[in-house]
Amino acid sequence: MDSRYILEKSPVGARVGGADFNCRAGRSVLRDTRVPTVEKNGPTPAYTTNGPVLYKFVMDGGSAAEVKGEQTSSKGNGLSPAGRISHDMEKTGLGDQKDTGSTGILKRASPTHCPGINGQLPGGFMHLDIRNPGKQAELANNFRAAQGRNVPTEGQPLPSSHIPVPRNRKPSGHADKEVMAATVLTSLSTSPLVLYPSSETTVPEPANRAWKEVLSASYSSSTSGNWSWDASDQSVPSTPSPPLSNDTNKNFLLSSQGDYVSEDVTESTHFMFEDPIPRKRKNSMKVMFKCLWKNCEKVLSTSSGIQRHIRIVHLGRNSDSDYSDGEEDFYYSEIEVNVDSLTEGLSSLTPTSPTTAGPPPVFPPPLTDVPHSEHINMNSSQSHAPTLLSQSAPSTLCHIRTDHAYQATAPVSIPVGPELAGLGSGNGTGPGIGTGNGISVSWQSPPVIFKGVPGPVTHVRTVSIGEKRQPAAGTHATVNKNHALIMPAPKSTPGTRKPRGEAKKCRKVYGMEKRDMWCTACRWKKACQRFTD
DNA sequence: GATGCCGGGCG
DNA sequence: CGCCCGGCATC
Repeated sequence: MDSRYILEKSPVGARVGGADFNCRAGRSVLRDTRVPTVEKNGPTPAYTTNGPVLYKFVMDGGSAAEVKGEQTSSKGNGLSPAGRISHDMEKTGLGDQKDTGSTGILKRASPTHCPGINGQLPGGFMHLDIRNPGKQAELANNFRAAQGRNVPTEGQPLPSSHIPVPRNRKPSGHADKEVMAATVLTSLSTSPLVLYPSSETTVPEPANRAWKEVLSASYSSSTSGNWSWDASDQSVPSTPSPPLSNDTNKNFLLSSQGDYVSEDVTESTHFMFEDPIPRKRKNSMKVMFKCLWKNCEKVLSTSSGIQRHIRIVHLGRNSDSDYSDGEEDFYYSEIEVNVDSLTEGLSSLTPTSPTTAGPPPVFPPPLTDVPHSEHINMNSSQSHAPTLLSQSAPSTLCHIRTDHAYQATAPVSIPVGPELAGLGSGNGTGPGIGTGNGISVSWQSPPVIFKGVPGPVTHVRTVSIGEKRQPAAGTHATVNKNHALIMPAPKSTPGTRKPRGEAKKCRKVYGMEKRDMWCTACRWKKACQRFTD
């Protein structure tokens, strides 16, 4: 237990690319935890997730002790074991850390800060250092100081969870403030920005902004593409969380911090092993943020963006102010779009459609966007405004459709008409292939193929009596193919071999000697194209 | 067996 | 897709 203690979330696998990890963790946290939050009373962290939090206590020797803390179990200080540890750390280990400039480690055990090797590499904090090399300790201190009032020394925020809070918003206990705090924290938690707020006191505004930008930039670059929205979305509780009581507020910071830790852990489990995206949305769930402001349907991919939008456009706040009171949170919701599902859904339509009339109906739905939105998976459990999906989504759909133009044709053309009207006979497309209702009609769109085919499958052959070899060759093939697709029909070929034509063929005419004079078909032992019957 | 073609394989 | 050929049905 000497000098070096590092808080590490063991589950995370600790090595996970910092930024990435964080982002995710943060996001899900907010979303998922929000609800649970309510359950917890006061002291408990506003946002907590269930599940054990596993901390790995890494010591100099490299030996590590794991401390398991149930976030739920977190008591007054809300940090239980972690808290203690951090405390110790501060006492003993802090100095060490400072030297390396990695004090940050103590802040939220978030992997982000986790140095490559059990936090022993100062490099792990690079971003922190870069921005505010010497400040970290200071920040931490500030933070502590700020909280001191509410937090028992012992309860000092986990070093890991130190999330500086801007002065201007002291834990006054206003609901909105809290919300804001939550938002900020979450957003911050995901990124190195964590330090930022506290630094605010010392750092001139401009500088701050610059930081942010830099950070964001670095972030995006360092993390997977998802990051942009992932990170931010966390901060976007679609539904404003119920204001915490003042009492709770007291611990808000702490608790939230604790939460974050736990959250991180939780998340970490998901993201361990560098899984870039949470499993459930493994395939491409895209989170978008939609402005709920009346008549405003702005949809942005990042929470920060939407917040800014709301702040500036709707709230008329100064865009310069980095901090909002969190009010924006109430005006936008997070919507999750499953790109894959969209795609798949559409694509799936095509295949099925031929046989089933089902799919087409889906499209007809009158209201342009509405239907599309339905496809979208509003993941946010919160029953937010059933906001229409952003236009983007619909567009996507459209796009997809176009891609599958060949299939899409039918649906598109099949305006609501038939269905709604309940008109049976295929409209126009094909000589109703016996399809009873409009639905099927739509699918006939590829009628061309069906056209002569309607009747007996086998008949193809039959018809061919007078079969013109030549055309047949071309048409023939196509027809058959289509048949195959559409009808499992009995193979006409076997029984229905085309009778031998009366006319003499190339072979007979030219004889084997002049084979080169044969038509190609004959040469290839195909139906003679020259002397058709 | 000669013919006519289909189905398939190959490059 | 062009070229061939195996193989089958028909004559």
